[in-house]
Amino acid sequence: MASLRDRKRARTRQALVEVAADLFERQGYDETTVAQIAAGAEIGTRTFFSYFPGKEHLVFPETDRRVHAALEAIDQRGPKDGPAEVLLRALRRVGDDSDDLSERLAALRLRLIREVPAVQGLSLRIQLDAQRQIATHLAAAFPERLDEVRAAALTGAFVGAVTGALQVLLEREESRDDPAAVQRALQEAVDAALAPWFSGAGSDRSDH
Amino acid sequence: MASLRDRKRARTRQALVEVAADLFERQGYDETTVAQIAAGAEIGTRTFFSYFPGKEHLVFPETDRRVHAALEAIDQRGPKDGPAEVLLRALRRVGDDSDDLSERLAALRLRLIREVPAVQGLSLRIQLDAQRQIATHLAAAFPERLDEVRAAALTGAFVGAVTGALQVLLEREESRDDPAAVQRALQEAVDAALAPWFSGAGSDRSDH
DNA sequence: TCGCAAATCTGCATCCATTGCAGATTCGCA
DNA sequence: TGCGAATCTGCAATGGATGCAGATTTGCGA
Repeated sequence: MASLRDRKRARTRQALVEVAADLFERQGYDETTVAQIAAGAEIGTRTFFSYFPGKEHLVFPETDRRVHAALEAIDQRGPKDGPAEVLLRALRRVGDDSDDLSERLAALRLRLIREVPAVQGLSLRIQLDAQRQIATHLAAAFPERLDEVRAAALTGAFVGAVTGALQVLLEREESRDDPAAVQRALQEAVDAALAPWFSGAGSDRSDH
Repeated sequence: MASLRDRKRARTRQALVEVAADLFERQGYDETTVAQIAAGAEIGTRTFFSYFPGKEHLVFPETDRRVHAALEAIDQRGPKDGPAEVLLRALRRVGDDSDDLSERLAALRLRLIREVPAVQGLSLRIQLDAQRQIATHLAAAFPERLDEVRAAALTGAFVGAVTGALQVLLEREESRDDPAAVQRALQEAVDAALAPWFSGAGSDRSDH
């Protein structure tokens, strides 16, 4: 399957992401031009746009993988799990998934989402799309208990809780140092917000 | 307070929004240039950017008003209301609010949010910002029961439920004709999603 | 191995949004 | 009436994005 052509393309794509990350860190997002990034990966400026639809997309390579992980988590539900339990487990999967580069990009990504409007916008659009996919999958997994709209509402509520809490947590400078603390506080706040669902005591803590 | 200068500025701003709406409807968003819009409102292209930070913003004039309505709703809570009840009432306020132009722009806005990435991105950014403001206000209203993070998680959950349901509802063509039906379905789905909170039967139906 | 067709890559020209700058214009108020 | 501040504008430049047409490269069957 992986022809020379495909491998080369993948390599170039990867190079683009890495070069961009370097430049964004060193010079800042707005100060880095697409031409520079393309040059760094040794391709023409015009060619860049056949790899990514736009500059912002460099910050979110491989979004699909995370969504797939969530969808799979839904499929692997236990016979006693309800939609809420399944959904929660699926969302945990999204938080995990750390690559070599992802790891390095994670911090940069968070900063750019905060500082660059275009990046934040894309981030939210990707999230909304993922949300819809998960909702659809969830509805399919519980045909008797959820229609598409209710599944979307439920998914939106859970994702919204996480996002909302995260937004506040990540704007605190203290949290910049201690990811573990953020993780803890997040878990706590989300648990509290979703408590009415899981009245039967808090569940496991295997997040992120 | 309203000096001639201010009034003139407001009038021009309004004109820009109206002209833009016309052009967006007639020619489409991408096919309409800022220069055209500016010309239509009889100002120089350069001047446009002193009224709006960018083209997309024309689709969301007066966002503040809606948020203020929500914040006020929080302040007017009854002594027996908990955070969830207050939040729900506040969110209803956001759905209301229909101006002369807003009414006309509403349909266009929904379409552009679906079709133009930049507009969708801005829409989500505005929503997230509103969400944070509401969360902060909510936390302040219930100092004993909510810290900022939990308030954000709770707000995110509620807003997320509405947004999620709406996303699915609005992509159905049938709904294009019958707003009342959408309203009903939305209410139902959100009620279902948030049921664990309001276990004591569904409340009133005065939305939108 | 050879050679063609498809997939890619590029440079070029162009459009358009956005911004800094500097010189008018206009308005608010003493 | 007259000055200082707020506005408005044109001009030029930057940079992202796209259509186009002519190379280049790769995959694969003859």
